[in-house]
Amino acid sequence: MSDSETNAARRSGPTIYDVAAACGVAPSTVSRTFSRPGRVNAETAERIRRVAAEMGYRANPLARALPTGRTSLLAVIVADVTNPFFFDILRGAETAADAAGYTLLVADVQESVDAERRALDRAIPMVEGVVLATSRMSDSSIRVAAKQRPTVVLNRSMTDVSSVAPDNARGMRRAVEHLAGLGHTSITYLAGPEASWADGIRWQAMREAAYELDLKVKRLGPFPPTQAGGLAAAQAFARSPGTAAIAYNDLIAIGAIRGMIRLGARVPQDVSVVGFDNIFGADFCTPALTTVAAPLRHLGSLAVEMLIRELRGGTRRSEPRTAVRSMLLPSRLLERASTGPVARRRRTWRTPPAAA
Amino acid sequence: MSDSETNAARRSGPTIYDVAAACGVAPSTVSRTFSRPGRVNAETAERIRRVAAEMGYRANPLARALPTGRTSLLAVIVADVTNPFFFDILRGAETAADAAGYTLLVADVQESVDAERRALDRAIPMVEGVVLATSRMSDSSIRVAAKQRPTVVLNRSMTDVSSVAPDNARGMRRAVEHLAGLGHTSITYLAGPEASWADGIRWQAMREAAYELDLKVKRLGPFPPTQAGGLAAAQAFARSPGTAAIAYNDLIAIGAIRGMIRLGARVPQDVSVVGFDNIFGADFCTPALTTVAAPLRHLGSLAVEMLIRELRGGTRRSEPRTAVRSMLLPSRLLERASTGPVARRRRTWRTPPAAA
DNA sequence: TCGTAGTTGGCAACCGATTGCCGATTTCTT
DNA sequence: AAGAAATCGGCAATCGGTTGCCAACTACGA
Repeated sequence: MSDSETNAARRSGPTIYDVAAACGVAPSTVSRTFSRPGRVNAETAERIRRVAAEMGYRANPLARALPTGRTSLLAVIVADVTNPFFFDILRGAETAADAAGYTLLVADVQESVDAERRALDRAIPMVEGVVLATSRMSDSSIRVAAKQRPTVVLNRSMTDVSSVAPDNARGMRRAVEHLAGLGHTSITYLAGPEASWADGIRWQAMREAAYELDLKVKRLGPFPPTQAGGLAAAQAFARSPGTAAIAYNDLIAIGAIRGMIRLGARVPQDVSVVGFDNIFGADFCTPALTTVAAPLRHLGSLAVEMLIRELRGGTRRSEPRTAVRSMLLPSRLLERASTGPVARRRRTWRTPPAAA
Repeated sequence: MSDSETNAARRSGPTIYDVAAACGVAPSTVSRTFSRPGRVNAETAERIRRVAAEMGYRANPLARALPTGRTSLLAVIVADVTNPFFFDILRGAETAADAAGYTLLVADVQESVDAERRALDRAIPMVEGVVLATSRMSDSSIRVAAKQRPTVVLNRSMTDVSSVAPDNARGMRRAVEHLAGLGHTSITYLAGPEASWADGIRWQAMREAAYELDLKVKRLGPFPPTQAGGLAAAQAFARSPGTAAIAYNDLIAIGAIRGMIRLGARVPQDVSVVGFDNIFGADFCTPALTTVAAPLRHLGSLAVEMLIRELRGGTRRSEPRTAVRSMLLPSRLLERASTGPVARRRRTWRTPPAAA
């Protein structure tokens, strides 16, 4: 008997037809009561609303979505959910989406372009819009996706797709100035993934800033944007040591510091290290990390808000379609304990393992 | 002109009707070609598949979902996306879901029972199943949800809903034994949220273990499961100091260590601290945290796998419905640098601020 | 009093798949 | 060779809302 437990019984409750019957009106009237208030006589609407509430009626979002396309779902594609960089971004996105009545569909693509495309293919038909957080895909692939659904890219700038990113160039300039002020004359960049747009921007900004301040620059990498990548970076760094390094991100910076310490260097006495993003943990690692802090939470919420604005704009057919907008959010330099004045005399490094 | 840019044009491509017309067959045949292979003649199916591929046909998941209820969506409700505890859980869940062709809908409820219920209400009609990760809701609320959709709770055990949790009791016992072995005779528990099921279990297991080993226990809290909560815990601890503390989780432990150091105590010389979960950062904070490591990734993937098994089981109406299963996954103690032998002489604490 | 405009509710056609049932055709029995 | 069984394609209903169009009714001005 107990089919109260079968999946069939799990199917949802009353429909507009049930409510309509109970009220003696047509289903369309019930529908309009909820989706087009004002179109229905106030008293009728009131009665319908009351009966609906009594019956526990809830509109079936799937049925609504089929003819209208309004699923109230947004996709957020993140490169790596275990990267703390995304935590606050997700939180911001969630908050903004929730406030607007949307739900997030989060896909983790594990730093893989292939998985990213698969996730997009799967998500796109179900969602109203897409946020691509730190996509590894090419600009043209992104454009293809953006043709299918309103899209906002995060942590990247594009001319023909809306975007939100921290002002990497300004942040990098601040970091370089900071190191120059401490007496460093040569800085090494510990690069992130080659496919990363932010990596390109940061490296370029670093060269420009260094040029203006008459500093020498060097580039090592690419390294995976992880602690393990940072460890590898430390070994590469030890092979051609310097007094200061700026890492693509905090994860690499933290890994690099641990690697350097393991190789016998002191931070910041022998080497100063600057990170990027101010992720969770950047304040309690040792030494606490000097880093360029991106407004992560704000980045996430802004991306979703822009997306929703575009969605709403697109509804009214008269308008030409909301213009592409690009926003750069200011980052600031957090000076903590991983940077210091350049040392008089350098420590000798232990011999690192040979290159792979 | 450029309506290639309007939202209308964004609506999806060819339907089974288009494919059917192009092949000279009925739509139902096209449908069956994909959803019930074998039901259609091999040659016909081949032709249809070819034409469909040429036209770029993709089944509309919403249209499929309406009659069948199969949305290929699973909801994961997490207490706080910015809590690193969930990162690896999410990663594990993502991986398992992806492998089974499901997509995750992630809702962050910011440690609020209210938000949790709202998120559930919103998500349930669209998803096939639900994973409740560290729910703050009451058992009875969870049962209500579980009536509507197959549900697996994570980090909690229930008799009538499937669950996956780390073996908190065993882990706690290991931690207590570890401290006892270092000579500590009294241990303080820094408690987490009162609504937390895990908190209750951990505290109870600690008392039992301490009783058997003849140690004294004390309990402080509750504290929010954050670094800030840990800071508060340190102040409370300083008012009635001891030599060892076990925190509800790593976040509290890390915050507590920082707070204790700020108050003039040395860790582990004056106080030993043990955390729970082995979250991101537990290895590179100072001192590196001794902690009970839960198999987070595995927890996440197992929860999703159990859920999917339940979904599949429920499909065949003949079967009675998959039995409720509860799994306890083993945790292990990671001995790092935040615990040490009990000190001969204790440092004096600076006076902490008065209690709030 | 008639005409016109403004309200308001209902009809019915969607949205795009899935699926029970039927009948035509082929294949297998005996 | 006749009947039974298996195969396969099509018809049409269905999931549960949304929405264009129409008709009935009201209200108002001329």
